[in-house]
Amino acid sequence: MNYPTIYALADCNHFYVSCERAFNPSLENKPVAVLSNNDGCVVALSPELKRLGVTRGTPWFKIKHLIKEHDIKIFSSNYTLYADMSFRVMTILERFTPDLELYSIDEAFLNFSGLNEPDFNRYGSTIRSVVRKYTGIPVSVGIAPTKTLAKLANRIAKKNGSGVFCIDNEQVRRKVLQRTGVDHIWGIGSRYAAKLRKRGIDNALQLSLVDDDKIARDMTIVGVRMVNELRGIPCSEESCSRLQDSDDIAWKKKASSFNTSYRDEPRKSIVSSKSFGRPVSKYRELQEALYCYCDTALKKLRDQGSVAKRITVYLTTNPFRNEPQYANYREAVLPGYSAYPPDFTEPAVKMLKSIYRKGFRYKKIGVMINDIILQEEAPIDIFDTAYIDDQRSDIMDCVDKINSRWGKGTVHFAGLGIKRRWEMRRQHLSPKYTTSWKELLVVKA
DNA sequence: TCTGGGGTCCTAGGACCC
DNA sequence: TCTGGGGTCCTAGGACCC
Repeated sequence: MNYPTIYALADCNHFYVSCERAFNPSLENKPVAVLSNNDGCVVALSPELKRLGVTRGTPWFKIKHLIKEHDIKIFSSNYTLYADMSFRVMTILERFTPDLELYSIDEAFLNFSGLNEPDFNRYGSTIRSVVRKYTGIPVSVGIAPTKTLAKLANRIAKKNGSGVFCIDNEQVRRKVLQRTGVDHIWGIGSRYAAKLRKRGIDNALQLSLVDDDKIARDMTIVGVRMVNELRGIPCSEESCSRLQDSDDIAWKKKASSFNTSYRDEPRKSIVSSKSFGRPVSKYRELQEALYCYCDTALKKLRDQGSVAKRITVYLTTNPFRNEPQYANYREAVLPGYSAYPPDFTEPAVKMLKSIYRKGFRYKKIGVMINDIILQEEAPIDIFDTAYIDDQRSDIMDCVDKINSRWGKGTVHFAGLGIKRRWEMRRQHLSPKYTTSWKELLVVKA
């Protein structure tokens, strides 16, 4: 392969469905759907269900009538199971490259640049069969000189049935671009796609021939990077740094004029919110949920070793219902950086009280944590002890340790409540096969 | 007829992803 | 009865400062 950089994108096929199938073989060859939180809409579906004309995002009550007729199997999202299966898949992928970048729960980029491998098609097939053998999950592998092209290659790999596709020369690259409609390019959503089609740009090849200035005007620098990736010029940050040790001047020059950030850095904002399983009107229950979401968000904050200073609270009624609507939010800035729940819940409750209006049926409440920095970067404040130096962080270390040893929620702050009548609906949940002793798969002798 | 210019910080909003 | 949740990045425009 004659490119200075080479990436593979390994993407699990209909991942959530595959996780369910891995423990329940009777689901093979059947139409299967996995639903979003609250069993709201379809987020993952098997090819058999796709063939019935169902698409991702369809509200599930709209396909309910098909269930009996076609024997559709329905599952609520079982994130505990999916996260654990994801971990297993990623651990195996790590064997095939010194440089693995997790991109989402079901896909990862493998950097193959500089790898001494004569046959990438064969290498891709090996990856597929090893992952399948050890986890039961089918993956597709797309290989190309840039991440954006690897995405396109992956799409072809999924379609052509072999599960592997490699863009390894200019002729193939052009052919692929020509056959890819603009709405199937990574980074182009429905808005941009419509705009481009209006201008007579229908496929990726046409787009790759438009000059940078025009692209920049419509799609900002983000679009320019994406189009260059289509041309085979890598524009992601580590691709750029990798190019520095390469000799290819032309690529280096081009790539250095862009830079983007795909990385494993701490989050810059953390959101915790969920729709309620049923409408909630009572202030008391909203407050209980608020405490709970604060708790989740701050746990994430501590897990990444960060502290934060800003919290937003918002609530809203259900816009799909024909009834009085209300939505509002408030934001508070803390006196200092912290990761201690009471520092956040106190202003959060005040804000909730100020935006709460009686008489509405609320659908959703949420918190957002912003202004996040690493603990060690927190400025020293002469009027206030830093979170990291005082008892608050010791308390939280202790709480986090107990909960990770004895299970989530073993110790918690009093506001969380115990009734949880607002909790989400999950009527079709499968067992936590791999993470709970009580729910292990039982094999009959 | 004329109204300084440039830097920085903040926020809202628009686009995208899985 | 019933329409997900959690993220990212970029830009424009206003406020403020010197």
